[in-house]
Amino acid sequence: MAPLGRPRGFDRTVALDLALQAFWEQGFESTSIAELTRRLGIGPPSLYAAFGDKRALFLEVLDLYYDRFVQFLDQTLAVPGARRDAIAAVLLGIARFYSTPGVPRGCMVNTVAAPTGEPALLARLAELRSSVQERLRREMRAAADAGELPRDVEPDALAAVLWTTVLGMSMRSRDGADRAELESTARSIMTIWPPIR
Amino acid sequence: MAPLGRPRGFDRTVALDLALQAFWEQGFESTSIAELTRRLGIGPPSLYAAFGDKRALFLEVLDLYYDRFVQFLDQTLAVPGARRDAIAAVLLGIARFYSTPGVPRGCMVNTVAAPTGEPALLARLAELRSSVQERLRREMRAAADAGELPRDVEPDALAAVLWTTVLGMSMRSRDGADRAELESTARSIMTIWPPIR
DNA sequence: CCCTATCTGTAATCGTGACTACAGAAGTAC
DNA sequence: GTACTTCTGTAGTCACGATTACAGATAGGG
Repeated sequence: MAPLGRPRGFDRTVALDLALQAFWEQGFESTSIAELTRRLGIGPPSLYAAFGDKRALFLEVLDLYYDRFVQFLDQTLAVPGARRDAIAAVLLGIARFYSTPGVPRGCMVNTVAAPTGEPALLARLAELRSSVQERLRREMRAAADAGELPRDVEPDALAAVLWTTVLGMSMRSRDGADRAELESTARSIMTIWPPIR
Repeated sequence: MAPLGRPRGFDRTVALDLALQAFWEQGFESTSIAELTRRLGIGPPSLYAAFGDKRALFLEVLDLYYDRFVQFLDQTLAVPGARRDAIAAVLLGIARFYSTPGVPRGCMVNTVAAPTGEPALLARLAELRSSVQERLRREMRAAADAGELPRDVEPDALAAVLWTTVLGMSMRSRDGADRAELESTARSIMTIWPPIR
């Protein structure tokens, strides 16, 4: 049951992924509609018809990016075993994610928008960051409740350290830090949370 | 011995500081010439005559910002006593710097430019970051040479952790982290470098 | 007081980038 | 095949932002 009218001449999902790549590499403001139409191989009217305006496209791209990140987080945290090992795997996984050849450097959510500009975008970006940070806090509180944290380690403070590390690794990745360096930092940070026993 | 011609009607130093404030708050791209002339209280021709173009003004602002940061670093590291205490003071000082009321949040050098755009500016920003990172590495190596590091702490890895923390605190500050949270993170990180003896 | 040099305010200019009008193309329903 | 609906390519429109032309203002040197 194809919808009425001339069918779209491109794959919307593929196009969204190409837009993700473009925004991730160049940021929101620096990625022009012309650049997008060039990369997606479509004309401006097609882009506007399929995604709305530039802001809407960006927000949709952002959701795609975030969903993938959360999926990684879910999978990594769901591995059975000590919670400490899962968190170490998250940090190492992020270190590797930030240093994957062929993928833009650093986390898109941290680096794509100027400090001022489109308030709706900044709000959404802040919301996504806040959500991950909150997730880390919940994990650390759960770990504390389960007696998996040393007595002198505050769960909220540890969560803040982990989040700070994620943000910092993202920036270092953008400045060209290689995989080994980032992995080293991830491991060093985990010494703050010594294994119990 | 005033130079020939009509004298400039504003204080160049004050104007530069106002421009610093503007760029720091809004970033390079989002700060328009109109915004600058409004804040500095001068017309476009005066701005162009005094500073060159927008890029040149930004680069000069950047130098001003960086010089002040290095001055803070020099002073804090020069305090006599254990190197570990000086580094702790640096982290705490940065945590406080990033959460000072009336001052834009976060580090200007990390947040003002889009991932793509003016290559000259990006290069300069990366250069300044690299310079601070290098400074931390030198300090940690000196600490290692002086026997102030535990045997199982690699100086370069520790420097990387410190730098990651600075970058991460800057981002968290932009997202509204308060002074107590940042100070807490600074203190937590220092547990990676336990006092010797 | 007149000349020269430099600054200042207003009002262009000029390019760029988001967005859209319009004419044609390509499907479905009958 | 005809009517209807939705896409696509070209070529605008429109606003905004960096930069500058130009006329007037203000200083020093004679």
